[in-house]
Amino acid sequence: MASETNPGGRADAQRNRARILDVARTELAADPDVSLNVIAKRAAIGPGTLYRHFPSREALLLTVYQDDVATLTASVDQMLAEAEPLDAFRDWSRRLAAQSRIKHGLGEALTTSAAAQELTRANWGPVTAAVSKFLAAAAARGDIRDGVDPVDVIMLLTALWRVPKGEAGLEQADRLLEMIIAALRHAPAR
Amino acid sequence: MASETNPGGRADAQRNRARILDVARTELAADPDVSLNVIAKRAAIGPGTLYRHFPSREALLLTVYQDDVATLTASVDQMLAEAEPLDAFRDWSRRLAAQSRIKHGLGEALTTSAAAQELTRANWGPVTAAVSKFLAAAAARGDIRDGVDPVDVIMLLTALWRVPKGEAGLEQADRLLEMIIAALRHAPAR
DNA sequence: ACCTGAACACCGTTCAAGT
DNA sequence: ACCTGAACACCGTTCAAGT
Repeated sequence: MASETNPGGRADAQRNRARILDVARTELAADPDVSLNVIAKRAAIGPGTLYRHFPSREALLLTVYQDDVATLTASVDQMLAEAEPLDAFRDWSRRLAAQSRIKHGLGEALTTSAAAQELTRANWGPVTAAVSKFLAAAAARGDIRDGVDPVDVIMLLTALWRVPKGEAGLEQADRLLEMIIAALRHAPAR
Repeated sequence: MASETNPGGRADAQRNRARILDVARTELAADPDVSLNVIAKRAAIGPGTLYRHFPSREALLLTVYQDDVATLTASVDQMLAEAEPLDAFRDWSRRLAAQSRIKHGLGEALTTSAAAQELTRANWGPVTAAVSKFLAAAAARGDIRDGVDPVDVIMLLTALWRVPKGEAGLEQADRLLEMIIAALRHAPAR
């Protein structure tokens, strides 16, 4: 009953895991394509150790990303308390996009990975829950229609961080967001 | 004034280029992640030759894909002649999605690549033109609003081929398509 | 002018050997 | 129980040498 997070871990293992995540975070920010071997080297551990903790690149990416996702999803209630549902949703979506745009490789990992689909699901869980809250709040006020699938919304939102970099890209992202909201407002005709 | 496509090419160079594309097409269909070296080997040429013709993986992917894109974009007018604009658009979008879902790696190349952004533009050109035709035809009948940016629509359409495989994925893709069309119908409120 | 293919630095991944 | 780090097969890419 000594440490913090997971009960199973022992001694230096926990320290290593923490260091890997720490190094990976900064290293991935600098270059989304850093090799795992380089991360291991910078973390001053053997490659085998990295693989013991994270069996695949995606596993590592998702774990690194999870903290950021957690921070973002934790802010939902407060955002809903401080602004109208749709405005809060706009704000939140832009932040999600900004985050995913940077970690870039992550956006791919989340949708692409066939094998990591389960891991992905675990990671999408909180995001789905967050989107659900916005949708419910907006629907309760009659701002949007009922019965929108939050996963559908997330799928559409992924377009926001595939936009080209720069000013024009951000403008396009805003247009896309408004189009998505329009789709939330109006039920499909067919 | 002997051969067909590009005037610059000479002798075996053209044959090699054709063979690379041929092999790449089938090989990529079998495994989207085949290495360039393997493609070169299967095509019975040295890796250097492949690099001479296609300086990057993306360049090769885009060229391979271009034929399929061309076939699809060429069908637009006929489709518009045979069905109502929005139905034609639905049909066409599903085909585009099906194609991109298979070549998978391509969808990424089209959006992700920082360096190949220009190549990408050249490849998106026909697609953008195709979407423009559908939008114009639908707007002319009052089925959708005016002034929709076709590139925006393409961005949203990319969600269609990031859907999970299988029956459920196809259903979601259809839902997404209808949501996108709803966004074409109704102008954003804000 | 184009092609070949050996070679380079590096990748992900494994696994015996250590502690 | 966990870590190390050499080793393997392979990757993308280059470039001297050939024709």
